[in-house]
Amino acid sequence: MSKGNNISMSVIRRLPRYYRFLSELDGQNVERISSNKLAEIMHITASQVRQDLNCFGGFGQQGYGYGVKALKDEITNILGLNLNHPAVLIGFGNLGKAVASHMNFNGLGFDLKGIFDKDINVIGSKVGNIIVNCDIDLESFIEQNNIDSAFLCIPKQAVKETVARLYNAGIRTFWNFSHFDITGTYEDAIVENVHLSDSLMTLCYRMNEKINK
Amino acid sequence: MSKGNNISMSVIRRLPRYYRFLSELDGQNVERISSNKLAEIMHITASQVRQDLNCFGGFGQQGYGYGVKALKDEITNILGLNLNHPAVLIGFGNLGKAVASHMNFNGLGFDLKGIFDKDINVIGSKVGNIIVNCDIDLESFIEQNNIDSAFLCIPKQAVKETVARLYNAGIRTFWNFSHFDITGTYEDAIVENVHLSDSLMTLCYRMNEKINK
DNA sequence: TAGATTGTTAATCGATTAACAATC
DNA sequence: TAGATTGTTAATCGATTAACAATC
Repeated sequence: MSKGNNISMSVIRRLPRYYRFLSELDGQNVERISSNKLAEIMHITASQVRQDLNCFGGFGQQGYGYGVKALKDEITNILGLNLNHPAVLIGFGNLGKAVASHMNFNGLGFDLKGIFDKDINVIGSKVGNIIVNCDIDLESFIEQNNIDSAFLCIPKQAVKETVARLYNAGIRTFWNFSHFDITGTYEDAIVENVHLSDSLMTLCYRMNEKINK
Repeated sequence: MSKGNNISMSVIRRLPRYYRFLSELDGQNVERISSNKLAEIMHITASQVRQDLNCFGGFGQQGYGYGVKALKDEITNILGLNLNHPAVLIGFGNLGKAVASHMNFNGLGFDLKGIFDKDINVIGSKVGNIIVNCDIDLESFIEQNNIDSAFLCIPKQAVKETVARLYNAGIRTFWNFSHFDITGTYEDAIVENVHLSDSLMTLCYRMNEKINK
């Protein structure tokens, strides 16, 4: 990470996309790629590719381009995907279950260590080798397992209190599926929101916009 | 929708957030709000609030502010939330199940009419009053029910073929949870992507960035 | 060497913020 | 009327694109 300071959010949010396309290319045993070709398959400009990558270092070589595998590895490091932060997931409803079983957390920078719920009917269920624990044991589990991040899949009404508990237990990183505005309450928390209904409303707007033309 | 042409994506993506906060205020029986106050609770600038709203019309009144309920209704119309586009969901795995049962589609512009899967073990399952159908009947169902949008919760490998079928059946609106790049193949499709792993990778980056300071 | 392609600076474009006259 | 607050124009800021000299 030779440069890597004060990178804008616009750039950061493009990194996973570079990572995906480079993984794809690497899987196809493509060895080198120019900013022009990469830009073409990603439907962006070559300028943007070079600008983005140069935020972190000069990974290319004039006259040659970029080594696919090397560049992919650089981005893996920049994102920190092999650090595997110990995490808990809170809320084992439909959404929590889907997130727990659907995501490949290792390889995405996290390690799901525990799942918690307060519903006695789901406590004891298993996802892989993780057992759903009772909500009450949350704090002790966090301490014992050095948990540093939490994935929130609980209903909106429950979020405020749960976030308070997690924050007091030392957690500052939240992957938040609810509409509770965590950054409004805890300024030093790192929050990534997944607002599914916002996404759907945007889709609705765009559909109507198209019709009205 | 008095003005409403060529609105930038930045503005569009903020609309659901206005909608949420206004719904909240309306639920608390707040009758009027100034751009200043609204900006404060949303953690944005008053200028932005006024600029954004004025893309669509002059909903406020000098010296008074905005009527909460009226403004909320305007945004409902701008987004088209009460049009209820008939939609199908494809893929009833963990993610599809969560999306089908977790989302309140009516009120978000859509009406989930059918769920499809090719796994004989889940065909026949129910979510509310919707039965999971066999994949084979997809085209006839789309025609009979005037389906105009599809929610894709299928594994990456299955997406290309499924999108082709849906596109041929006339569907141009996709809510896409996979990493298949639909706009790469179908230029006239409206696509809203939900890339959960991109979101998680971004969270990972931000965590490491914080640590490295 | 000549051709290709980067890294980087400069130019452009768009989005956000500030300011203020219009007006309720 | 006076105070408040909008709608809108102008200024600023940031992000994207274009251009090109450096260099492999």
